[in-house]
Amino acid sequence: MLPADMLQGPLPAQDHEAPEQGSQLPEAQTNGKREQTKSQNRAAILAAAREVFAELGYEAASVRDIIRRTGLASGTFYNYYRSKEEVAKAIATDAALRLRPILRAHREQAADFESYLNGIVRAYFQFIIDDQRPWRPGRPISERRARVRFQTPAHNAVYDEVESSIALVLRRGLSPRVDTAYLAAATIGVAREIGEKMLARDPIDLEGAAAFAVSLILNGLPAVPRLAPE
Amino acid sequence: MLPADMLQGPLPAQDHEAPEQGSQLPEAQTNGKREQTKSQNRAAILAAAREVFAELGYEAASVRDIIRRTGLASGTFYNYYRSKEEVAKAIATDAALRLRPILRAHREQAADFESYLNGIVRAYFQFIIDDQRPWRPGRPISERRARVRFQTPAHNAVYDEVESSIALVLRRGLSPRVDTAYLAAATIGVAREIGEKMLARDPIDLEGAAAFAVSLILNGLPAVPRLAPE
Amino acid sequence: MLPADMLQGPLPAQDHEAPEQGSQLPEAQTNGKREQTKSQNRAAILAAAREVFAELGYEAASVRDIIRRTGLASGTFYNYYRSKEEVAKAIATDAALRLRPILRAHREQAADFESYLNGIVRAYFQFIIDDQRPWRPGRPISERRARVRFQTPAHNAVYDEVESSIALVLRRGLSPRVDTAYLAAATIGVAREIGEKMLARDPIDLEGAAAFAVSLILNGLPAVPRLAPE
Amino acid sequence: MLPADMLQGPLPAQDHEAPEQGSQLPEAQTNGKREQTKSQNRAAILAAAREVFAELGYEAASVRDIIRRTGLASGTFYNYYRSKEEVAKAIATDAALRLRPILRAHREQAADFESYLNGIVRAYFQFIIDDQRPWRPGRPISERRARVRFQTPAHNAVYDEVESSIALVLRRGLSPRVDTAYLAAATIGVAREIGEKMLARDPIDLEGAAAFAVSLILNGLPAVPRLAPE
DNA sequence: CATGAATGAGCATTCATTCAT
DNA sequence: AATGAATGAATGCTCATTCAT
Repeated sequence: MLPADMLQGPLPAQDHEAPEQGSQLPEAQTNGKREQTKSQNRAAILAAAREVFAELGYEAASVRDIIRRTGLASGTFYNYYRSKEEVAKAIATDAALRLRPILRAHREQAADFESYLNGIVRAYFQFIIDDQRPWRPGRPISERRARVRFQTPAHNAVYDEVESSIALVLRRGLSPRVDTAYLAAATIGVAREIGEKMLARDPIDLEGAAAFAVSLILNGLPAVPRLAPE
Repeated sequence: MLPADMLQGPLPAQDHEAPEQGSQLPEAQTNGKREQTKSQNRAAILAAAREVFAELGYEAASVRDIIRRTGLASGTFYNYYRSKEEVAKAIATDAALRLRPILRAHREQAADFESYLNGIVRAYFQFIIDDQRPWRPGRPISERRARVRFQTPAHNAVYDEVESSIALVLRRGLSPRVDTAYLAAATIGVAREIGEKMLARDPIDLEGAAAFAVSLILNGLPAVPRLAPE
Repeated sequence: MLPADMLQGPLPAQDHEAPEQGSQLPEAQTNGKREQTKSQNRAAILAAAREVFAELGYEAASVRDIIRRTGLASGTFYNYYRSKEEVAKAIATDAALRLRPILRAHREQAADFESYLNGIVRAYFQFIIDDQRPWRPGRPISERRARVRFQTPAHNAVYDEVESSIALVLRRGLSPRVDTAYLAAATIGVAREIGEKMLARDPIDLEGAAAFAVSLILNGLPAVPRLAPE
Repeated sequence: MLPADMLQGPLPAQDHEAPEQGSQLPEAQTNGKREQTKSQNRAAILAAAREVFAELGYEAASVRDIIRRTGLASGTFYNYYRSKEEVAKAIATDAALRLRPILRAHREQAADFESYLNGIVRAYFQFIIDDQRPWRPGRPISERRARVRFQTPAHNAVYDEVESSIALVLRRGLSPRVDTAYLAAATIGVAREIGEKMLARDPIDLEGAAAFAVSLILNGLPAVPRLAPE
């Protein structure tokens, strides 16, 4: 399993060398070719890592696997990240960062808890659907051969993000005297498990899964959508 | 990740050498000292494996780690299990076997779905509490590694067992036209996540956690127990 | 390759425990059941070893392989032989002992070098044909699956035996001022290589192979048998 | 035993990493220090392997043995060869490559079978004499293990090479209706055995050995050179 | 004597990481 | 900054051999 605290606290600088304080200089704006290759490399590593984690699972993946897929020299990897864990952290951070504004929007716009819940569950489901897809754009879909693993760094990060968003809302007073930690946990548990089942079905029915999850949490078993009689 | 189908079908013999076909006889009493140390060793390996899996996670754990904690010679391990996976299977099988009769009893005795759900959620929580405890008795609790990994083989086995028990009950007709796969998933998701939170609290309150989980599933957010006003 | 000096000097006692000097006693004659099992075990080990060497090759074969095929306990092996090498030596010795009287007969009876050469080449060919066959008598021929290895301990022993028989005859004066070491070497080289080719053909034609080998040695290329025109 | 087909088909690239497709250029001169140590390492591994195979025999030799003698780190070996078998193949290939043109020259130039046979037998003998010498120059001869193993990868390769050269010539029509497979086998058998004896003598007399072998094959026992009367 | 579990040295191989180029 | 060969610790596993039963 991923170190669960992978995404704690404020977002760290990506580089472990001081991130070039001097890049305020005009040269930084001209993006010398050097600069460009640097971010290309970084992106390549992240992309490769995402794929490898998805295909092999975080634990089974080796730095070598990532490097191999990258095409870079092995030493180059270490100019960007110190270890597998650090790449994972970067991926997680990135995913969290992309999701965060969406969640915040839901928090702020939602009129009631119900619509808020609907919003974030859908956002979460959408995210894991996307995470599932091969990242390298030029890949034919059919190549999605080897069963992709669940629980990638990105997935976990998103999961955590959603959990804390829920907790935040709950704590903001929608639910007096409810054990918000438990409620957030339960909500995210429902989302995770139903999300996983959703991914396994073909075709993927985000709508149905979200409806089920939300109504269960809000009103329990009796409220859950019934299947149409055949 | 653990091979998810680790606990399929009938229970396999533990030994990978033919397990004395003719030993139907109550010969077990004749156990010489040999037989005795054999089961001691087997137990030691299992115990060590449980610990190691709990501390390092299944994937990160190595056979060598298990052996080291065992104190046995490296070759000895392979007299009992062929691989890490095989030990894990044994642990999972064992956990499932211990839980199974309890779950079956609940299924058969429960008057209604509510009491059934109560029964199994409690059983599950009890199990993970036990699984949590360090097996080597003399260990101080504080020594638990910073982030204990969940998802040990035992944990997963129990999880699966509960899930299929729920599915079984649901399919038996209590809930017409409900998507039982989703419902089972949601239930187990709630149990897993709340269970995890429960373990993190001190003191551990099985009762409260179970009440929360069950009432949420049965009647949703409004039904959930309120905290006492301070 | 086999230690080439596996069959040097006089034949050693097979057991590495003093071979029961006291077995002159009448008890030895009654062949107590103990005594019988002992030779059965020894025979079983030798048979198993012969098979294993033939199938896996001497180097690749492990003591474990031999034991496994024997059905005995691993410790038992060491009551009879100290190592793989020692079993091989025993097999080689046995083969040499069985061949030796045949060779001696040829040496003594042969009127001229030609008939002598004929005799021993045939004896050698016969031997490697037999060595090729599975030893366990109850085995169906078709089971001769996995390609059997050449150069078993028995084979090597026989080879050496033939070589020294040739050298002996040569030294006895049939060939004045010939480099007998070279001649013996050449003869045995011809026999070994043609023997190997012979075994590879189907059906095995001992007669033809022997005729070719002998006439080449005696009179060289021009004398060799011609193939029939089609 | 060595995989007999170790030297089949066209010569494979030595490296198992793609061997710089574009390096048709005389770029070899640009060899940086890197390239240089690379080939030094490769040479060191091959040299060590040759020694180890000669001393221990191919089967008994372990990759570790080779590495140890090399002085390199264990991982380094695998930068060059994937396995013991692959080093052996490289050695065999190398030997065959060096011998092949010589044999071809003999085949093409020889006026008659006699001179051809003379040529290749000498070439073969010369080769095994060279192969015999310890490669690390500073080694005392006496250090050769009691029983030097023949059948090193190089030796076998040369052996095969000669055998097929003979077969080629024979098939080209010099000998009508002769069983060329048998004849080639016999020739090579003579060469191998006499060659071995030759190496054991001190001083080594290539000339005498070759004369003996060739005349035996061509005209049989009566034609063989007589020893000078003392 | 037979048994077979325990032992630990040994082996092939992989991997993260360093560092000279 | 990029490279990629070198490194050696670590891993999974096998094997010959011993020894208590």
